[in-house]
Amino acid sequence: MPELPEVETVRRGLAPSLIGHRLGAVVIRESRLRWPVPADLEARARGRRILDLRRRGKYLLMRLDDGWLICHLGMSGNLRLMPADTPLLKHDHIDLFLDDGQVLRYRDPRRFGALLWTADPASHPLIASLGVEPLSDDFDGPHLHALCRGRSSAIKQVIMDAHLLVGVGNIYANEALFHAGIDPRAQAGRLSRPRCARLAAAIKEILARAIEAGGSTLRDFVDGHGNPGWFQQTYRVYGRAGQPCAICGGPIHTLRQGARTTCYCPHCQRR
DNA sequence: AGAACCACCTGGCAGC
DNA sequence: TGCTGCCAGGTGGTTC
Repeated sequence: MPELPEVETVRRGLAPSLIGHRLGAVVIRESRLRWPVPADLEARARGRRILDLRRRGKYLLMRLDDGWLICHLGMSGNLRLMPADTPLLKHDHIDLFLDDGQVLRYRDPRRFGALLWTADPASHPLIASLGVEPLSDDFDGPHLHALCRGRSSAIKQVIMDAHLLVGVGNIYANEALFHAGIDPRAQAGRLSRPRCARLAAAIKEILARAIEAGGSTLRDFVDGHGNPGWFQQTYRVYGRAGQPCAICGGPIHTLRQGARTTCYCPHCQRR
């Protein structure tokens, strides 16, 4: 489900309802996520006040008055606030009860997500190794050009590498490359500065627009209150194989890069 | 160091 | 209807 805009949408939706409340009981029905949910999660979290809800890349960071919860939604996870007596559905793995009769419920059919505790995210290996935030002022054309320099891999692989640049998954990588007119197979190290500037701008714009639209991605995406996003209706290449390009009218092509599908317009996107 | 692959899971869908 | 095979939003780990 989630790329950066979806995670940010969840964060914005949940933050006002969570901040200031205390956590109560923690029920772990299934601890086998990407990494085992720590057995002492309840001992760490119960009674703690929620001070903030932040995002770093695609990770949600819940700051408590002692320590932090780290949450990743993987490919199929969602985190929703609901009345504490809401009946359970299949794959509802973890409940974090609040002091106001609500429960923050983690559901993740594929179990690629994570829920962890740390004393300090800045020194946690998963967080410390993350690359630049694409919506920050630190990220711009020159920065992207520097990231690409010396790399022989395809530009799409580079912008999807979370150790270099966070938050750009398959969907937004495809869309950003289309908007920048760059072939996804182009060798990263050979991209000119102006093209890097265009790509950095496209990444920022697409992510920002997707957040404004309330997150998006797939048909099953819902925010922290169960509402769907709508940005998917604006995709130009993702999921449009064989359909006409919005610019030139030629068919959208697909290919495999790494283990994922790339969608692009061979006429409008150049190496 | 960098690049190419694999692994982890379930659900949905196309095709037979 | 029901089976099989394939595909899917992420990312750490292994291998070369």
